[in-house]
Amino acid sequence: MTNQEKNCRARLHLVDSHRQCQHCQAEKLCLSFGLDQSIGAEMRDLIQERGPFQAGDTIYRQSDPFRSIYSIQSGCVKAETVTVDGRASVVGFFHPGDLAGLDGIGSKTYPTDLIALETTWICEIPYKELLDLCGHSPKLQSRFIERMGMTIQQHEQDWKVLRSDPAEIRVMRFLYQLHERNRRNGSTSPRVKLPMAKQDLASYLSLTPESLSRVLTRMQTDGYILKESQRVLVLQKSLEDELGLPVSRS
Amino acid sequence: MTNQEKNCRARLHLVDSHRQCQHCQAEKLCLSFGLDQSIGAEMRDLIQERGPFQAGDTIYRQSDPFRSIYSIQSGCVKAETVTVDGRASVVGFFHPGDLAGLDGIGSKTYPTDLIALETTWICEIPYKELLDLCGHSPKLQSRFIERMGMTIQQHEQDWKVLRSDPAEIRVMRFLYQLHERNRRNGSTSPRVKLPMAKQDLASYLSLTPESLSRVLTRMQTDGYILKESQRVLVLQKSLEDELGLPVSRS
DNA sequence: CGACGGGTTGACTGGATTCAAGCCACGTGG
DNA sequence: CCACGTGGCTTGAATCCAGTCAACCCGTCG
Repeated sequence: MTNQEKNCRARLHLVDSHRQCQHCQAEKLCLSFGLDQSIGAEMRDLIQERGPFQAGDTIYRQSDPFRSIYSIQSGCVKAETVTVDGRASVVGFFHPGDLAGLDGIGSKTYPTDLIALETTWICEIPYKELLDLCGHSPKLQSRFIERMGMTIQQHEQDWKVLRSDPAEIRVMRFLYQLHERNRRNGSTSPRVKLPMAKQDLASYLSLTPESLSRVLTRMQTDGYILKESQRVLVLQKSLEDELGLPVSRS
Repeated sequence: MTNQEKNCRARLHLVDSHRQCQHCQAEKLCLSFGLDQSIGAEMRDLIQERGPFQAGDTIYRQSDPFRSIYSIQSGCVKAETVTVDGRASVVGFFHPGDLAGLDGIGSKTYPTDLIALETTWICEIPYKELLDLCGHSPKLQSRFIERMGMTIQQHEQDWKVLRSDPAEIRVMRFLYQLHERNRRNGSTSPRVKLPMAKQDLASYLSLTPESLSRVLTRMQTDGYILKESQRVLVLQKSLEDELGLPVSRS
């Protein structure tokens, strides 16, 4: 199996961890950013830089034993689970600076697959050792726990939104968040590049690919966006107004 | 305002924290269960037992400053947020042994209201002090972080389910989980008591009250349940088969 | 008593799914 | 080079599930 081989290669590809994070677009979001000298050094020893993963490569699999959490340096990954009836269902996307694998804490195994969507570098952080270090660094401890708390809150938010809002609003909100992330990273372009396939996005938004497609064309005819290419959209209007008030199309 | 007064009374009602948790139905689920002597004692000093809250009493409000997390001793509470357009939306229910308020970690304020659904006793655990203690007890630290990880995983699961499944399956799954919780607590009865109002449950399942009502009557005519009273359902068939495979009504 | 809020029921509507066909870019092999 | 197949995506028509709006029931409380 070509795919399996590729995954194997990806898994075995380890990079010297002392390369000083030169692939990292997310240094300031790193758990170890700005720690005391000694703890910071221990942290850097702990972390395993891994990559590059290519689109489709598996970082870990559902029911693999849980050992590490992963910090995204560059690229983009998706987390998905396989439901009883065999359909895959995307439960999250992770961008540079995000921590993936937190949902494995408290279980013996990961509850999702983690799969790269494009060329991706990540930091593997062994969980047990991280906990040890947290015990010796209140700063690291509180930072880590806060990240988990923010994740919980984020889930709650997303959930609340996803529930009652119509398809178009869900898509708009997703694009808006992606665009906001770009802005925070210094971009000024109205272009939004979708790192994931449309079907992944549809699954994430709990839409069928057909519905997503229809929504995007409708948004184009309504002048909200312009489909520049398969993976790139250009925002034509600020979406904030639409999203601030829920569905009021006054 | 009658309601406000009631809330005030509830807020101010403090109980001596050394009463040895005699209201607690959840000792074994407690963060401090089975800790070393000294840490356990510090933990007990830290915890503020509070109650009784009555149905409708507020434990904390959205945008109150975040200071503590709350462990449910007995009773049941809901967490809800108010959306921009003023509708309330229930994002979770908490039962004895559950930790509420975790979504406030990482923010300055709570993102939800926490409201009692019936007579409820809780333990207030100041967050800063808990972190301190975690720094001195690896056991407590890992236990706390594991609870957060389980919360994240739970959210992911619920979310995945809630998204694509039809109303009837969502309701079945909810009843099943409630019943499972009862079984784990030693109950053998097929009766399931709903601690929350139907509209809260509907909101949580992202249904309208009308749809929930229809689903429940349909489930009764199909022989799955029997509506014994407003708040009590009797399970007639095991729901596992229906939930294992998704919608196959063979 | 009458007002009220929670809950149920009914008829209708609409948005998203389903099923089916078609399009387009891509790679493969003749 | 072109025919062909494939996978991701789009488009169209029919269906269905849940939402909406309205009426009604019922227990509670002033």
